[in-house]
Amino acid sequence: MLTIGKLGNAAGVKVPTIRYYEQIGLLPEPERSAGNQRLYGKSALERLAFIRHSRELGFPLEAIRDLLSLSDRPDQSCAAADIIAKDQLAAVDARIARLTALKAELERMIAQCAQGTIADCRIIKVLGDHSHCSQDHRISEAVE
Amino acid sequence: MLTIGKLGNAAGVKVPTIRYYEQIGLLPEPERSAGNQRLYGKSALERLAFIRHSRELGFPLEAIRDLLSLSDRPDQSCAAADIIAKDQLAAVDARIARLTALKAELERMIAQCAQGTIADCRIIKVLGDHSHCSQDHRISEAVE
DNA sequence: TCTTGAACCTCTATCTACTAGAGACATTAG
DNA sequence: CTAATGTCTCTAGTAGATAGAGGTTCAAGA
Ligand SMILES: [Zn+2]
Ligand SMILES: [Zn+2]
Ligand SMILES: [Zn+2]
Ligand SMILES: [Zn+2]
Repeated sequence: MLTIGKLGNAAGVKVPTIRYYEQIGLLPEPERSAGNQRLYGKSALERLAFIRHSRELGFPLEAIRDLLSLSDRPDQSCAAADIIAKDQLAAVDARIARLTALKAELERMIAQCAQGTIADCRIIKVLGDHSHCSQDHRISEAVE
Repeated sequence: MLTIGKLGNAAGVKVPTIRYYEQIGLLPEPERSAGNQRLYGKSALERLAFIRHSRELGFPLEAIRDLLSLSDRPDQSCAAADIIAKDQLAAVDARIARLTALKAELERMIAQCAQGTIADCRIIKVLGDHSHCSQDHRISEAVE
C-alpha cells in the first residue's frame, strides 16, 4: 500500500493534485490508515498514471473521466474512445493553426521594428490597429 | 460620447469584459452620466482596440498592461516593447512545438486503433502507458 | 404623458486545472 | 523522546473572462 506521497512520486503527480482528483470524483476515495491517512493500491496507481498521461496529451479532465469509465467496460466497442481522441486531435489541430497565424504576425511585427522610439514603433502601431496585419488571425477566437 | 454597449460594439469587446478590464485597472474609470452610466471618449476606444488586438495576438493581460504604459511614453525607446513581443513569440513557438508533438502522438494512437473492443483498443492502452509513445511529449509540461 | 423594453448598474458566482498556505495531527529516523 | 517530514482539512488564489440576480435608467412609441 502506498501513501499519497509515494503514489504521487510513482505516478509523477503532485500530492495536492491527487487530492483534487479525488475531490472532483476522478479518483475513488481510497482506504485510510488508522491515523486517517490515505492508502492506495496498484489499481489507483494505474488509474492515476492513465490520468497523468492523458493530461500530458492535452485531454481535458472531462474527456479523461469519460475515457476512464470506458476503460472500466473492456467488452464494449471502443468507438466512443475513438471519437474522444479524434476530437482532441481536432482541437490540437485548431490550436496549431491559430498559433501558426499568430507566429507569422508576431514575426512580421518584430521584423519591422526599427529600434527607435515608441512613437515610431511598428509593434505598438500594429497592436493598435489590425488593418496593419497581413493575416486573419482573428478567426476562431474561441480557441487557444 | 459612447455608452458601454456602443463602445463594446465599436471595439468588438463584450460589455462585461469592458467592466472587467476597468476593475483590474487596464481601462481607466470613465466619466458617468447623470444616471451613473459609463461614458467613453475616443481615447478609451483606441485603448480598448489596442487591448483587443493584443489579446487576439495572444499577449497576456499583464504584458498588455506594460505595452499600454509604454505607449503612453512616445519619446522613450521601444526596446522594452520589443522584448515583450519577442517573449510572446517565444511562448507561441514553444506552444506550437509542444502541440505538434501531441498531434503526432494522437495521430499514431488513432491510426493504430482497430475499432474493436475496449480491451484491445490501442488508444486506451497508450493512454495508460507512456512507453507506448514514440516521442517525448512529456518535455516542457509547463506550457500549453 | 405613460409605458414598455432594452440597456445599464453592482455584486456574486462559475469555469479549468490546479497551486499555495494555515494550523493541526501522524509517522519515522536517530 | 524528539525533531523532521509527511499528511490532514479547509480556504483562497491564479487567468480571463462569462453568467445571473435584482434593481435603475434611458429612448421610443401610443
Ligand atoms: Zn519598436
Ligand atoms: Zn491583427
Ligand atoms: Zn480503439
Ligand atoms: Zn506518452
